[in-house]
Amino acid sequence: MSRISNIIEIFIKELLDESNNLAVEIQRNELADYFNCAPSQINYVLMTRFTVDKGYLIESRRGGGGYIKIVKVNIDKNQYLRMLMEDIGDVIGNMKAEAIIHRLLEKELISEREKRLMLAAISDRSINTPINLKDHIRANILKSMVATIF
Amino acid sequence: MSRISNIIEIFIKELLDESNNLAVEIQRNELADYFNCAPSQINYVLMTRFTVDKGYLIESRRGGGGYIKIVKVNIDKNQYLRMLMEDIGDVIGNMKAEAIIHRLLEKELISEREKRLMLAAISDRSINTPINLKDHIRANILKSMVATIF
DNA sequence: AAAATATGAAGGTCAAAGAAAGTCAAAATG
DNA sequence: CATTTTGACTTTCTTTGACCTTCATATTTT
Repeated sequence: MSRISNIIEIFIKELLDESNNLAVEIQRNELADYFNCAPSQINYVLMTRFTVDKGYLIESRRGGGGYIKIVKVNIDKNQYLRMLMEDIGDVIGNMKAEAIIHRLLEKELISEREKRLMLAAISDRSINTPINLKDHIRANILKSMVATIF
Repeated sequence: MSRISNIIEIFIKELLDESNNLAVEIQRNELADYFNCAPSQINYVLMTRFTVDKGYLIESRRGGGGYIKIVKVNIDKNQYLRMLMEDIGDVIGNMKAEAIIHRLLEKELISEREKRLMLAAISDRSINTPINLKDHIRANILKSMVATIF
C-alpha cells in the first residue's frame, strides 16, 4: 500500500510530462476528491515534493475560479542551477547571497539590471524582520528568483 | 477556468482594442444583462481590473442617459514610477503587487525576465512569514526593486 | 412661462453568501 | 521518531442582492 502522497506526486508528474510546456493547472478540491483525501493533503504533497530546490514553482489563486499551477523548471539539465539551490539552502546571510548574485552576473546568466533587482530584493532593508527569520526568507526569495532565470 | 469577472475583463479590453485603445463607453445594466450577472458585478470588475495602477481611468454618469467610460491612460514614466512608490505604501497584498508588476511590463519598464524575477521575489511562497509581516515585507521588497529601475 | 415637483432611468455602495485555496496541529501510520 | 493523513478553522477572491444617489425629463403648480 503505497502512500497516497506518492501516488499524487506521480500523478502530478505525469500531468507535467503530458503537457509540453511543463506547466499544469489543477483544482485542489477536485484532485482531493479524485484521490479521496483531504484537500490539505494536496498542499502537503506540493510542500514536500514540489519545492523550488527540486525545480518547481507553484502559483495559486483562491476564491471563485481559483487554481494551483505547478511549473517545472528544468533543473536536471542544469547542474549549475542544482548546485546553486543546494548552496543557498534554507538559510542564507546577506554576504553570501550577494556573492552568489555577483557570480551569476560574472557567468552572464543575468544582466546588470537583473543583478540590481535581485540585490534589492534580498537586501536587509527589504527583509525587515528579526534576524532568524531574515536569512530564511532571503533563502526563499533567492531560490525562487534563481529558478526563474533558467 | 475563467470566472465571469475574467470574461467581462477580456470583453472590455477587446472593446478598447477595437476603439484604437483610446476609450470606451458602456452601459452598466446592458452589459450586466448581456453577461447575465448582477449590475454590481460590473463595478467589481472595474474596481479590481481597471484600476489606476493598471493604467485606467473610470468616469461615469448616473441618471437617464448615464454611462461608464473607461479610458486607458499613458502617463510619463518617471511620474508613473513615483506614483507607484507612493501607491505601494508600507503594506501591500499579493494581488495588488502582481498587478503593479504586470503594469511595469506593459509599459515596457521591465522585461519579461525581470517581471518573472520580481513576481518570484514578492510571492507568498517566498515571503514565508506570519500574515501581518508578509504584506509589510512585500512592500519593502517591491519598493526596493522598483527603485532600481528608475 | 417659470418654478417646483414627481418619475423613472441610470449608476454606486456595501455587506452577506459562496467558492476556492491555505494553515496548523492533532491523530494515525510505519 | 519521522512521515503522512485528517479536519477544523482561516484567508482570499467572487457573486449576488437590497438599498442609495444622481440626473434628465415629464408634469404640475403658481
